[in-house]
Amino acid sequence: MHVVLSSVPDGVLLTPLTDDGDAIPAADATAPLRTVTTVPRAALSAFVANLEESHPRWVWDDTSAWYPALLADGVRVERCVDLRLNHAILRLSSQTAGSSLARSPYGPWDIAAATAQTPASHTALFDIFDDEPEVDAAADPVAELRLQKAALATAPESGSLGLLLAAESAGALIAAEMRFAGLPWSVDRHNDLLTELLGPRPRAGERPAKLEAVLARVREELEAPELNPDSPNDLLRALRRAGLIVSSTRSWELKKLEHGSIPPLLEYKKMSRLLAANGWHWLDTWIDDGRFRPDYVPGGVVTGRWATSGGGALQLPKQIRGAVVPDPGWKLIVADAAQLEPRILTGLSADKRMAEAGRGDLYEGIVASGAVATRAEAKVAMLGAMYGATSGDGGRLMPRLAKAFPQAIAVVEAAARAGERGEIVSTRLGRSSPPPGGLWWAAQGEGNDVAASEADQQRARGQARSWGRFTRNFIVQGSAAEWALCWMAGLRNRLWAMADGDLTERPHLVFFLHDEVVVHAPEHLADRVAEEVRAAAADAGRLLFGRMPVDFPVTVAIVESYADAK
DNA sequence: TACCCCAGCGCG
DNA sequence: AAAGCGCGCTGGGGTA
Repeated sequence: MHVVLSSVPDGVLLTPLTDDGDAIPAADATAPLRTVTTVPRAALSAFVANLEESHPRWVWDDTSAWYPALLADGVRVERCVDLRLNHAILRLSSQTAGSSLARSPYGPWDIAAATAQTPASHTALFDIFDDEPEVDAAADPVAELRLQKAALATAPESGSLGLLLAAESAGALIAAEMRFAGLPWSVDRHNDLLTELLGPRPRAGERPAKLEAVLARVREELEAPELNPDSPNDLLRALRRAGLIVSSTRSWELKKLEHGSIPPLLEYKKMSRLLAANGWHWLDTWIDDGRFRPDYVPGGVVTGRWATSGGGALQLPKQIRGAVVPDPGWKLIVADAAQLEPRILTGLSADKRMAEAGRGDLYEGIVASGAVATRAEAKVAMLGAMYGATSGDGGRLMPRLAKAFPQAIAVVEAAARAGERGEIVSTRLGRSSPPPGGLWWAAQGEGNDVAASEADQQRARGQARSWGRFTRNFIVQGSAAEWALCWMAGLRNRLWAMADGDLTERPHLVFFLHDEVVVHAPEHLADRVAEEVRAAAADAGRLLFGRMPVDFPVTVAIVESYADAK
C-alpha cells in the first residue's frame, strides 16, 4: 500500500492507494487505511507510527520537509517515495524521454532539481526558466505519483530505473536519519587537537600563537613586515619582491621553490586553513550537544552523489577526525569500499580481465596483468582513464591500460565521445547526464562555421573535450553513487533488524562520504555490524550487476575514533 | 550593508 | 606529481 501525504489547511491529508497508484477498491476490507483521511498536524506522528506496522510506502513531496518532525517524535519509517527527487531523475532519464512527465512543462516538481544545479555550470535545466518558477501550492502529489508511475512504465529497463528511484528515496530517509542522530563529536578532543596544532584558543580577532610565530618568520624572510598572508595579491607581490618567480600562491607551486620563506609559509597555509574551516568558530557553530548535524542533500550533485550544505561535512579534514568518538560503551564502525570507481567500471563494461585483476587489490592486479610496473602507476593510469587525463603521468600511462583492458576502457572512451558530440549518457541504473547548455552549442556552431577563426575552432574543440570528460566521468561516478545508495539502503535495513528500540538505540548510520560509511553501534554488536556492512556491499554489487562476477571488497575498522580508521 | 566573484584548499 | 572528474567553504576584494 502507498499512503500519500499532503498539507491541507486543517492538517495533513492521507490518501491510501494500491501499489499501482489506484484508489483502494471498496471491496478490499484488508487495507489498513481505506479512505482519504485528514489528520491534525499534532496527531500525524502517532497516526504514521500506527500505520507503519503494515509497512506502507509513504509518498511525499520532499523527505526533508516531512521526515524530521516524525523522527523527532520517535517515528522511523521503512520506505518512502520522495517525489521531487524521483521527478528529477525521470525528467532527465533517456529511458523516460517520451513520457508525459518528461514532455510536461517545467513546474513545481522541477524546482528542487533546478535550484540544486544553478551554482554549477550545468545550467541546462535552469535555462528553461525566465525567472524563478512559481511554487504551485496546488501541486498534487497523487497526480504526480501517477505521472511518475506512468513514466516508469515507459522505460525499457523499468526494473533498473525503479530500483534507482527506490534507492534515491531510501537515501533521502537515511539523510534525514543521519542528521537526526548526528555524528558523535567530542568538543574537548577537537579543542585539544586545535590547541596542539595551532596553540590555545586566541581572543576574538587574534591569530593563535603558532600561526603568529610562523607568520613572523615568513615576514622576516620576505622582509615584508606588513604582509597579509591571507591576501593572495599581497603575498604574490611579496614573493616576487623577494626575487621568486611564481604565477600563483598555490601550495603545490610554492613547494617547488627554494627560499627561506617557503617552509614557514606552507606551515602557515596549512594551519590557517584548519583555523578558518574547522577551528573554534566551526566548533561553536556546528557542534551541538556532542553531535555534528550537517544538512545532507541527496541528489545534490548532477551525477547523483550527495552534497551537503553547511558545515562542510564532506570535507572533514583528516586532521580533526580524532574528534569523532563514539558514546561510552559504543563503537564506530568505519567502512570504505576499496577502489570503488574502477570496480564500477569493471561492472559497466563486463570486462572479465579487469574483474579478474580485481579479485584482490585491483591496482596490484593490474600490475600483475603486466600493463604497468607499479601499483602507483596502476592507480594514476586508472584515474586517468576515468577522468580523461590528456597529459602528465595519467595521460602517458592510460594507453597501456587500454591495451590490457580494451573492453573496460572502450566504455569510458565511448562516453567521452558521446559527450563531445553533445549526446546524453546514462549510469547503470538509468540516471542521465544533463544536456550541454546553450552556450556550449553556440560555441560548437561557431567553431564549425565555414568562416570560423582558428580561435573559434579551438574554443569549440576545447569545450567539446571538456564536456566529454564530464560525460566520461559521469557514468562512473554516477553508477558508483548508485552502488553506494544500494549499499546504504541495504545496510540501513540490516542495522534496524539487529536490535530493538528507537533509531539511536540500535546500530545506526551516522556518516556517509561517497564510498565510505560510519555506523555508531553498541560495542557488543560491533563485530556483527562489520559483517552486515560486508554483506550489504555484496548485495549492492548484485543489485547493479547481477551475476557479473565483480567483487566489491570493503575495508572495515571498529574504532574508538574516526581518526583510527586507516 | 549586502551581495558577487575569485583564489585556494579540504574531501571523494 | 600537478593534469584530468565531482563538490562546499572561507577570506579577500570588488561592486551596488
